[in-house]
Amino acid sequence: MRHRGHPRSRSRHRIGPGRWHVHARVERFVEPSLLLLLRERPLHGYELLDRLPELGLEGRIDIGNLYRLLRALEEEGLVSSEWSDELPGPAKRTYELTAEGRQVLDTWAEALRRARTTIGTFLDRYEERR
Amino acid sequence: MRHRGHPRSRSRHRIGPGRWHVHARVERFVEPSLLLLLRERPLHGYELLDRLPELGLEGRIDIGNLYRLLRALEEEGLVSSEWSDELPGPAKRTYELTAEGRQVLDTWAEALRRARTTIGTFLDRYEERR
DNA sequence: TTCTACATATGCGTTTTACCTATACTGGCC
DNA sequence: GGCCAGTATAGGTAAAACGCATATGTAGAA
Repeated sequence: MRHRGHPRSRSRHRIGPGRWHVHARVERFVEPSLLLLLRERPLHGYELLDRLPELGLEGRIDIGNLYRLLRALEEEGLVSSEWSDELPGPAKRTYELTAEGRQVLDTWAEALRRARTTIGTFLDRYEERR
Repeated sequence: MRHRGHPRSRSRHRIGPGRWHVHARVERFVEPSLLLLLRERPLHGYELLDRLPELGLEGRIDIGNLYRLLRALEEEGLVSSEWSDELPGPAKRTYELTAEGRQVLDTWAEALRRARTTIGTFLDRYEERR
């Protein structure tokens, strides 16, 4: 039996008497972030991991899940990849955004604008009578 | 074996060749929404279901999960409830926000402000060079 | 009576994700 | 050469959140 950290909620856990940590995360936010980074230029997995914090994903990305997601995106045709043997260091798989991936990124941007509006509605009502 | 709808992702699914539906939902957004509604006045489950759309949750709330969540919130001490037998119709359980629930609502509001900023960062970078 | 709306509740399967482990190659150091 | 840290990719497992289905009961309308 392997040791694991004590189980806790991913989005809310008690940090003291009457104190809670809440993470208001957008579901699957890593996916549009990857598509956005790849729209700017092709990158490989480790580079993507380095650049994700620029978009607000701070210390929250698991490298294993990142590669899992990249493979899923490729299966769906949103990105394509090939091995880059010529570069120095270990073999890297370089990912590139496809036309379809570009379309999905646009869809994500619309969805994120709606999400921002929803959050705004909530916060307005919250401020209304605090 | 019961019939079930064909399995699909909750947050992204193909709706045609090259067309996708993406839902940029905030994780557990129903929870702060319930706390916010209950800050205004005590309500029972079905009333909460009716009012959730006001906050942007359109047709997305499952009544079963709503009751499950209310019981979880009560277990954690964020809301309290009692049966209202005096009212006409079926017995209703009326929920009320506790002091601790009020604190968690404040924590949620902070987290949602951060989430809005993160989305803003993404959208700014997206608009930058479309 | 049957049908619909109101009201609360549980069971189950899928998806997403955190945490952990495995594999392998590279380049620098001794 | 051998060792080791860093780079790079990959898979296993379990928990949490959620959608869908189902169950139970009241009350009024058709």
